Amino acid sequence: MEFSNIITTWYRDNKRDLPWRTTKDPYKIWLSEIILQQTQVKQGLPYYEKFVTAYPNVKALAVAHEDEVLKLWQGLGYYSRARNLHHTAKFIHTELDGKFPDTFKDLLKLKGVGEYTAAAIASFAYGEAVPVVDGNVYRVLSRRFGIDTPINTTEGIKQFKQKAVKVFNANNPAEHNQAIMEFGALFCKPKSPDCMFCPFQSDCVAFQNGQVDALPVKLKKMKRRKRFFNYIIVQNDSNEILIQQRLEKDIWQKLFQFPLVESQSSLDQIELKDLSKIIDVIDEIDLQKINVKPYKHVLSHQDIYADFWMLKHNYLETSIDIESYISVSFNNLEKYAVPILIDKFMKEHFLDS
DNA sequence: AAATCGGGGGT
DNA sequence: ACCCCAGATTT
Repeated sequence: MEFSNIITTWYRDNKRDLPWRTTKDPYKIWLSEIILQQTQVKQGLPYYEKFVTAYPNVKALAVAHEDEVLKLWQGLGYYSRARNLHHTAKFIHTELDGKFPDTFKDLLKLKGVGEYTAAAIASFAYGEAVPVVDGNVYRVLSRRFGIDTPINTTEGIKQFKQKAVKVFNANNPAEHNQAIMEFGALFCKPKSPDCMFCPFQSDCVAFQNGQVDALPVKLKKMKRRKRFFNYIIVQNDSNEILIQQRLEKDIWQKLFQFPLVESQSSLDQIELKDLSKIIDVIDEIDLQKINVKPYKHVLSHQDIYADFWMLKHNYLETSIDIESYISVSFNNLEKYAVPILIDKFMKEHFLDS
């Protein structure tokens, strides 16, 4: 109880004013938690506002079209979150008659809701006594109690969960959970935490042993692989271009893109002409690279080098396999959800102002 | 148990 | 260049 008292007292004096903290609507809390998965508050906040405005309740989200949901999500990343969000809204609307699950156990069954999110919704919306364990909690607990078990191992996950239960305050689940996360986010930060003014200073094992910067321990992650994307903007006489939706099991699933040729390295005009099966390129001189330097787009596990090519071609009069493509005008392209890489390219090359 | 899934920001 | 972020799902 001592731990919870200290951190809750700190929280009352230092908490941020965040919109999802002033409601007990499980829908809005759920929405905020999905948005905030692996996402900082600063980045997620405008998306939360957009979604609450567009979809004030679970029914509004349920009856929306997936493409529209993905468009609102554009730029936030981890797009399976948006697809699962929409799927779960439809499920609650149609299968549960619009009634939001109200226990940790039932929340856990929802697609896109894992242990953390179920605990967050259960405690914030319903006051259920379940502790949250997120990145902030790992950091605070590992330092305060000097736990050096790697947080991304089965043993570490089990151990930190036990400690989270031990320091939990079942009399005030919502505020305790908010407090420990807020303390980790604002005070016990990954880099240069405010140890000098920390209410736990005399009790903090990591601080007393000079190990603050070494905790929490996390096992190293994989190297990123390189990929080379060649996007072809196929433009006809009516100033329309071809796009397609990414349906394969890969990054950016269900987002839209220009016809794509992926290669093992950067391509020149001739090589791309030979590799391109999308359209019969009569003369490679009609195929011009638009960008000077390749765009480098960094994901957590891939480095993507992208070139954009312009191909003037009256594809409507040819026999290309057009069935997987959509023909759109430049103006209508902005209605489709695209990777931020493509959005940046469009803004730099095809939009004025 | 390890890999996959984005994008932005800090150091 | 490397790390982290109110993680979940698939392999």
